[in-house]
Amino acid sequence: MTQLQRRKIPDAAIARLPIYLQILNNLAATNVLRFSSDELAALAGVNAAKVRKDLSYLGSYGTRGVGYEVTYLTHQIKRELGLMREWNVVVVGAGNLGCALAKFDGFLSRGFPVVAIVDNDPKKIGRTTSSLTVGDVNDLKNIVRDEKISIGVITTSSSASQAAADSLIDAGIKSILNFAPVVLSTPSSVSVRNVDLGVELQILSYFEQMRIETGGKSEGAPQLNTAGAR
Amino acid sequence: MTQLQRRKIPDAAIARLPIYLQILNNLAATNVLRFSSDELAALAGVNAAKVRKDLSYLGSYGTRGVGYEVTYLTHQIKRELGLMREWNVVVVGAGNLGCALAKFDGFLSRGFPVVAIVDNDPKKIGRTTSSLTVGDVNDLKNIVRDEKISIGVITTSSSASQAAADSLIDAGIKSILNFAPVVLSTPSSVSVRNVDLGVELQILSYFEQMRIETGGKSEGAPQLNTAGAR
DNA sequence: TTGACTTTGTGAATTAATGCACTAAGCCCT
DNA sequence: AGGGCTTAGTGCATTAATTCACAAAGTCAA
Repeated sequence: MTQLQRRKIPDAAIARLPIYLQILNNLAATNVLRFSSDELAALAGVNAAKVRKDLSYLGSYGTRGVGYEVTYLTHQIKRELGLMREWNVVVVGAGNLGCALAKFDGFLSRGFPVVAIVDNDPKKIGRTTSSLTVGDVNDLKNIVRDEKISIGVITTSSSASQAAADSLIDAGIKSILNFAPVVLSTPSSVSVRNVDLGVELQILSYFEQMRIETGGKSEGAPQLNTAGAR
Repeated sequence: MTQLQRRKIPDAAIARLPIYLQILNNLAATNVLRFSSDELAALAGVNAAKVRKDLSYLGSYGTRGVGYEVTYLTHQIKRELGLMREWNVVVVGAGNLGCALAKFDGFLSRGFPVVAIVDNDPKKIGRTTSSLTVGDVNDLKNIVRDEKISIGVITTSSSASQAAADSLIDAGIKSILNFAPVVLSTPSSVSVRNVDLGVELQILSYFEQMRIETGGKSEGAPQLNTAGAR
């Protein structure tokens, strides 16, 4: 069977598409209809050629001499990123961070409703937080099936994070967002994104230190993250 | 005056040093004294040559035929990243996320005590959350000076985030960790790291979508973030 | 219709990051 | 002392990402 060949988009470009998308949303909100690569580049803080190249991976959706249409390009980016539908999310770990994320608007508003939250602590199971009742991590398999969950968010302690990942994978989850400062061991078929707040602060610390050592003459830290490399 | 020339370490390597550091802490906790680049590479999920190259930017701190010493290398990485001291943090935005971060162990335990939290909402100012009283964002200048704050964390709404950044910069802050899904406009002397949870989920969504379109035959998402490029 | 102007899309050059493969150094055993 | 073994450090080839710079393709006004 001849599978429709999906364009191979570089990791670095994929990591920027959500940024562009977010800017396009803002433009739409202010009734802007069209924009040029120069304008988007300025708003995103990147080079205009990079914007054009990134967008060209999606197809040839601009008009020479004119620019790009906000609504049309928004649609194309969403299609490419798989954002034409919602993806249900389960939060594993009902601590401070987990509960805050379960309530967090930013998830739902971008199409990632948190439909379940689980923990392994009997004292937490059964509690209610923002219209969700904390479930048992051992029921994850059923919860994932019943709630049609695609993405797992790990907000457990470091020590529990690998077990949480194993449970998610066992339940069939293929996409994990991990907040625990641990390198998870997972099959290569599973996508893991790590958000380690300590790491981010330590990177800032490096540049802060650098400024002190060089008497403030050094540049600031780079601002954007790429999708990186495993 | 001849400034001591600080080694120029590639961004990608800097972003990995905190990961190595975290693994070294785990090794120390389990009484491991020494390790080889192969072992660290396996734990960090990267190539061994990359580990050696990354560590070589710090200096020549390994012993051929033997490996690296956990405590000594830990010290060197901390020195390089500016982690021989604590850096005080202020959280701007006392919403769900802001309050959760103010309580979050991970910050203090890695040497970034949250010593103040501020908001612009009179209804929130004066409230107490985890031994901190919410201050007024307009007092930021005094707070930053009095509390010797080096890093600002922005957890406001998108619409308030640029104003929050401006206040921080005006108060002399040079390092910002931004959780709002906005590209902040800042002088190049200021370091900004963005943590956009929506972006992370959207990247996962891309690979999830890809798996569906290719019938599950595609690889997972890359796991590590580089320091990226502005 | 034509010509000036704008802006995309992309080959090609450049720069950055990665990973291989080998040399240099040290340990340990006999 | 010497030979075998291990592992760091690094030059070099490769791959990925970025940026330049220009041709192609459109708009618009006269």
